[in-house]
Amino acid sequence: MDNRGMRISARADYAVRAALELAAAGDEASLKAEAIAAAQGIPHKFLEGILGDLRRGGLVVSRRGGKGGYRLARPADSIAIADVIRVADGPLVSVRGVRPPELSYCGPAESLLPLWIAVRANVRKILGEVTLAHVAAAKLPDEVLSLAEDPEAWTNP
Amino acid sequence: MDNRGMRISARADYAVRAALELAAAGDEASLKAEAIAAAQGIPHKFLEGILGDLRRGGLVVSRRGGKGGYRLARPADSIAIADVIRVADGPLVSVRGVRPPELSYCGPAESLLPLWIAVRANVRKILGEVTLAHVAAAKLPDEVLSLAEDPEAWTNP
DNA sequence: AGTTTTCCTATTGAATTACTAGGGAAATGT
DNA sequence: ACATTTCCCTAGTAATTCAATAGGAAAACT
Repeated sequence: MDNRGMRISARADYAVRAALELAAAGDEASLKAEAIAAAQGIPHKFLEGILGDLRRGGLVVSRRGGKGGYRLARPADSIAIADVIRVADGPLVSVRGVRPPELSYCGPAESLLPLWIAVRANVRKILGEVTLAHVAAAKLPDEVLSLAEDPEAWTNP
Repeated sequence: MDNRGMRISARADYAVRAALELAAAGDEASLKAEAIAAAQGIPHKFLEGILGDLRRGGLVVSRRGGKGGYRLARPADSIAIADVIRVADGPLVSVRGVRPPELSYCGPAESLLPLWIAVRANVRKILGEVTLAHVAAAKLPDEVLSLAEDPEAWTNP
């Protein structure tokens, strides 16, 4: 009965961290999967699969061979954290496996739908606005920073 | 590669809906598990387990026998949706199975921690403020309602 | 040719999820 | 006292997902 709720999977976390390494490397340089795995402590073969998703999602381009590796397909300030999570891990928020708009509630639960929608909108507002460039440069938008600066935000429940 | 991200489990959804039925029934009346299950279309035996969690979490009180059933342990306007989810389903937000404050990142991913904290703070702000009474009466706080009223919040991604 | 590195498919073990089954314990009605 | 109702508890299970591994084929470079 622990550790559920709204959770971000290892896959999503790894994907974002890998993308951040690429962002930090610049738009020119390309990094090898092995180097990213070592830098972030991510299992190498697992990461390869994730990088494949990022490539198929158009966020990353790759090259094989000796001078190969991965680099971002677009400037780091044009890729939101939400983009990375969606490509690697599916919809940002879902309830019972489906996305909020597909739900239907009855009786006193009817207003649950707009509530989930509001939660999703709020999550989107943050993760859709913060880019790889923001995080890699450790310069989060003031709006986000002020949320994280509240000491209460760091307490358990 | 679909349907992950940040998700609310069937368990959490069922728990909230059950609590809403209790809230709608008033502080006096008590409802039987079977009645709640029927009203909300929740598998009866599964719901019994969830109601047990709510009871152990102090949100609900129960009585057995002919006139038995469940009712809220406190007024509906003093129980937040977040309370119900935490009791039935664990921490509101977790990353890779652990709660944000226990994470540690390095290199260009360092600012990921304050980001997750900000996301969590934002989710808390909504789910910690909206009560069973709000939802059961279909009167969400203006702040939340305005988020849900934006047509963009209802579009897919 | 030979090395490097991405790319693809398949498999695995463990955990989680969403249930189901069966019966015991307490309260109530007759 | 007895039967009925309803909660309560333990256990089990089938399906899925999660996180990771294995092995090699395809492409790029030296």
